[in-house]
This record gives sequence, C-alpha cells and structure tokens, in this order.
Amino acid sequence: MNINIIKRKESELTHYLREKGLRLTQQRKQIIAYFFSKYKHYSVEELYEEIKPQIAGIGLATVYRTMQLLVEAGLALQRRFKDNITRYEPVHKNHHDHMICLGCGEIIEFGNKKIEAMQEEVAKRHKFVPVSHTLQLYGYCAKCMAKQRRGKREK
Amino acid sequence: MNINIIKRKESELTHYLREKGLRLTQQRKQIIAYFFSKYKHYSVEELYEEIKPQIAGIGLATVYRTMQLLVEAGLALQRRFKDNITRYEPVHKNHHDHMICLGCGEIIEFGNKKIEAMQEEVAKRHKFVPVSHTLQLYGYCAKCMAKQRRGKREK
DNA sequence: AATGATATTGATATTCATTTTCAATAAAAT
DNA sequence: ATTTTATTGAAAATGAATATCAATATCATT
Ligand SMILES: [Mn+2]
Ligand SMILES: [Mn+2]
Ligand SMILES: [Zn+2]
Ligand SMILES: [Zn+2]
Repeated sequence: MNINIIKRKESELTHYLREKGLRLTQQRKQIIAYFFSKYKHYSVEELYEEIKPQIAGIGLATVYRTMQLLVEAGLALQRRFKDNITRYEPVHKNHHDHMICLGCGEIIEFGNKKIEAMQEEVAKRHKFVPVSHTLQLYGYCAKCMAKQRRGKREK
Repeated sequence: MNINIIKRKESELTHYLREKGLRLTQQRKQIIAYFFSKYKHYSVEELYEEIKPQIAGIGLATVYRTMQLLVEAGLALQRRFKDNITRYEPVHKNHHDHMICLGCGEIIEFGNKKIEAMQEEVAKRHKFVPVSHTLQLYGYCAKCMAKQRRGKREK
C-alpha cells in the first residue's frame, strides 16, 4: 500500500519540478521513497542517518536541500519545537498542532476546532489579521506517566 | 516611577544572588536598570547594542549570561518565536501568549482563559499531562493592515 | 582599610544546526 | 550523441549561543 503513496508523491514532485525547470534525480527519488514510507517528524540529521546505508554516497547537504524542496512543492511541512531542530512531516491531513513528550520525545498530533475559533476571535479583538499560528503543549505522554508511577512505587 | 521598579528588581536579584553565593556587579546592575526601564521583548543582540554606549567596555557574553541569570532568578522570561532568536521579557503579570506581526515585528501579548482550558481538555483526552505550552499567532497588526490598505489605494 | 578566596568579566575560541560555495557530475532537451 | 545547466558531495562559511581562560572585581573576614 505504501508503494502507491510513494508513486503518487513522486509524481506530484515531478509536476512541481517540471514547472520550475528542475530535475528529478536519483537522490530525490530515494529520499521521498524513504520519507513517505515512514510517518514521522524527521530531523534532517535523523533522516540522513537512516538513509545513508541505503543510498551510497549521499550527502547531508542534499538531504537538507531535498527537504526544503518538498516544503516548496507542498509535500512536506516544516516544524520546529523547543529543541530548536527543524523537523519535517509529510503533508497528510488538515491543519493540526502538537503535544511533545518531555520524557520520550513522542510527538502527538491533535486538531481542535474550538481552539482555532477562539484564536480567530482573540485576533479580531486586537484588530490583528492572523496568517498562521503554532500551538505546542509540552508535558508527559501516557506511557511516560505510567513508567514514572512504576518507578515511584518501587522505591 | 520606573526608578522604583528598578530598585525593587535589583533587590530581588540581590536576594537571589546572596542565597546562591553570587555577586552583584556593576554590569548586572546596569543591565537590569536598562532592561526593566523599557518594556520590550529584547534579544541579547538588541539589548547589547542599546546598552553598549551606556556601559563602557561591556561584553556581549556578559549580556547573554546576565539574561540567563534573570531567568533563573525568576525576573525574566525566555521566549523564542519564528525568527529563532531568543528573547527576554520582564516578568510582569500572569501567563500570556503572543501575536507577532509579520510586517513590523510588533509583539502583542494576550491571555485567554478559555483557550487555556481547552488545551487542558485536549491533553486530558490524550492522557497527556501538560507542563507548559506555547501559542503564537503570526499575522498583521492593525497598523500594518492600515498601511497596506493605503498602499493599494494609491496605485 | 587591607587581605584573600573566588565569582565575574571581556575577548576569543568553540559548538551546533544549517547554508553556501564550487568543481565535478548527471539529467533532459536538442 | 551533444549540449546546457541543474544537482551533487565535500568542505568552508554562517550565525546564535556557549565555553574557556587569564585578568579583575566583589565581598566576607581580618
Ligand atoms: Mn492550530
Ligand atoms: Mn497560553
Ligand atoms: Zn513520553
Ligand atoms: Zn505590524
């Protein structure tokens, strides 16, 4: 099933490249094949480390450049949380925001129409015209909370 | 009136320094005097540039260190928006979030209990225990919108 | 007021993520 | 096949922030 997604993404990228006079290289093909086969919030460094064994001789700069390209082409979104490392996620559904676990680093996506609506309202109250926003919750995921409780009990 | 705030902040810092075995230096005194006399979201670079003429020979590293110290002492808050530059604001009131103007860079503070409550709710739904959060709206402030409208009319 | 212990300073080097440079290479139009 | 030029990988450069270190200032103790 993943193979279809990858084919589609490659074709979407091809269209973008063509209209911009750019080229579809082996590196670009392989990076998107890998990136869209997993669903993660990858940093370039992480992606590079995982991809390196698969793509002989690939350079870090190429991964940086390709991820930027995917954003320009509308196939990926750039995110940046507290750790100050740029991450990329596949464009897959509607706008959403993130909860980030301080214990294990897990990133949970959530969407909430009410919160979005209230943001619009607050903006209007200040005569501010919103273009985009970021909302991040930092804390501990269910798994990490359970682990913490176990740890305390054992003392 | 500002002089009183500054005196109070200096005394708060003094208490913190004493209990930590640290020292109240001329540089620290002068930086807090300046920082608390303006109400802004200063980057270290900005603060350094403004302070340099007032404090002969002050070093950039000292400003970096002092701002960190103010955070540790609970007198300042660290913020970081899209431009990825660390900024500091005086602790002055309750928790709040920010709207940032993409035109002029103005930073508008706002607090909204309903949004905060909904965040708690969403977190609970995911069994996520929130510790902190950041919410930023990016867009155009009233002033910049007016300017833009004027520009279009003149064409 | 002088002393001594040590926290602090300013200059500079270093770090880390990311970007830029550039000569060699590969894509794709002819 | 040839030609044009976008792309690549390696290495250098960037920019914000931190670490290092010898000189200096603070401040508790004489
Ligand atoms: Mn949102
Ligand atoms: Mn908030
Ligand atoms: Zn976790
Ligand atoms: Zn503005």
